[in-house]
Amino acid sequence: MNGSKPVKIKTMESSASSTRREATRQKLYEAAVTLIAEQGFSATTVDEIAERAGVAKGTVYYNFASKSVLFEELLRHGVGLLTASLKQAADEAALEGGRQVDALDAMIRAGLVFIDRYPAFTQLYVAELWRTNRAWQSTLMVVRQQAVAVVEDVLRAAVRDGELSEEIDIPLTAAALVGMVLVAALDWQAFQPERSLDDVHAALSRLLQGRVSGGR
Amino acid sequence: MNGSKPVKIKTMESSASSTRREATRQKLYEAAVTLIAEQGFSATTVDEIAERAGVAKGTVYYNFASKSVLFEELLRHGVGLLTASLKQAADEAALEGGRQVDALDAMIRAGLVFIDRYPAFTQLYVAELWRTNRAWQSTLMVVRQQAVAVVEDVLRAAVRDGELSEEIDIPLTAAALVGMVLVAALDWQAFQPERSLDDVHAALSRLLQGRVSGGR
DNA sequence: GCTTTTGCACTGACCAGTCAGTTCAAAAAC
DNA sequence: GTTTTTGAACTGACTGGTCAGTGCAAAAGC
Repeated sequence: MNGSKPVKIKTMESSASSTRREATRQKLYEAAVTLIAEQGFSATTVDEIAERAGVAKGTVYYNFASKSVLFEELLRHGVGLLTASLKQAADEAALEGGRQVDALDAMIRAGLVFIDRYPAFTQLYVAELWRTNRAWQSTLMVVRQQAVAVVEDVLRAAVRDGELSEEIDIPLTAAALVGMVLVAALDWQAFQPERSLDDVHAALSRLLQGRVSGGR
Repeated sequence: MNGSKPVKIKTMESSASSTRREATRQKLYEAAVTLIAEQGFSATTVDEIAERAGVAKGTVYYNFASKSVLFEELLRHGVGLLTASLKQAADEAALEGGRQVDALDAMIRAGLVFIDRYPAFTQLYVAELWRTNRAWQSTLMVVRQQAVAVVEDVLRAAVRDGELSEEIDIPLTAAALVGMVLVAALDWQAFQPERSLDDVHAALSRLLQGRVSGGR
């Protein structure tokens, strides 16, 4: 028996439907994300996911049509969290009256915080993003575009405000920035975990502000 | 029942080894790299690899002890090519008397050229690099360190020559730079293939030189 | 006459997905 | 207020298929 009642934690979903089911799905997401990040999608078995979630295999199939559907919904779920967090950071920085480049910097930090909190998800996202020929390719493209678009918006605003040169290539620069943050953060976690988030943020910030080689 | 040991150990390859065998291995590498990039390691079957290489399944096992050994050797092979190419670019730039930051720029371009030539390998490398718990983890760590070290060397030289501030965090900055190039290039291939290599190079160069937000 | 490759049958493990049956809390009936 | 019914949620043994790796005799290079 658990002391805590399953209170209605969740969304205003369609209707006041089952909290229980939602909790099960959440457990499955959490189990799946770490396993898939560690081993990859095909190397992870449904039995493993069920076991780690503390649930019977049948339950997985009661809640999701298939292994890959589970994965796709997991992706949507996770990128939703990421873009929300990036947007919030940008908005806050904007409200505080800063320049757009400060918003950019705030987003870098938000990205790092996100990765620090959900390292497994990030790992899995990067590993699957550029795979061709897979069922969830289209899901991933949509979801990537959402994230990159947030950065593009800020870059565009910065150009509009005259903070950045009009010469910059917005889509390419946005992609490069996102990549820089993702990879730097994963490397930090994997190979230099002793560094602090502030260290990493400072290094990236410096790169962005041109204090690495931009002397000119 | 016992005497028929297929003595396969040969190990002393060095140079004069059989050309035929080498050609077979090369075909297997090429077949494996694209299949694994597309589908991932576990989703790719040995039968598929053999078929695409135009070779019998037995041949795969005559040349490699197992599927994962084939993969590990493939990784070593590929990263060898990459670091050689980066080093060469840095050396050439150094000989041409340029500053260290020019060497950095040359390496970015070399990275892009490499990725353009071997997109499948890059894809596969990024997908596997941060996976924990896998047999080839240690192989990958070694191999990553080789690549990053080339960049670190140039950064260190640049600081020594006073071209870069002593404040920069060399390992973190090197990792971020490598990440920026990798991700920007993969994104370019996957989502904006119409852009030219020069476009991508220019965007990254600008970022590095601080002409994106470093105006201050 | 070695090394290398082929072709193919075989095995044993493993795994996605299924389905008949169980559980239990809340609604309905009494 | 007690008993009965209902159905969503869950269970886990089972199935049909897949795949890494083996064994080996014969052919093809070199």
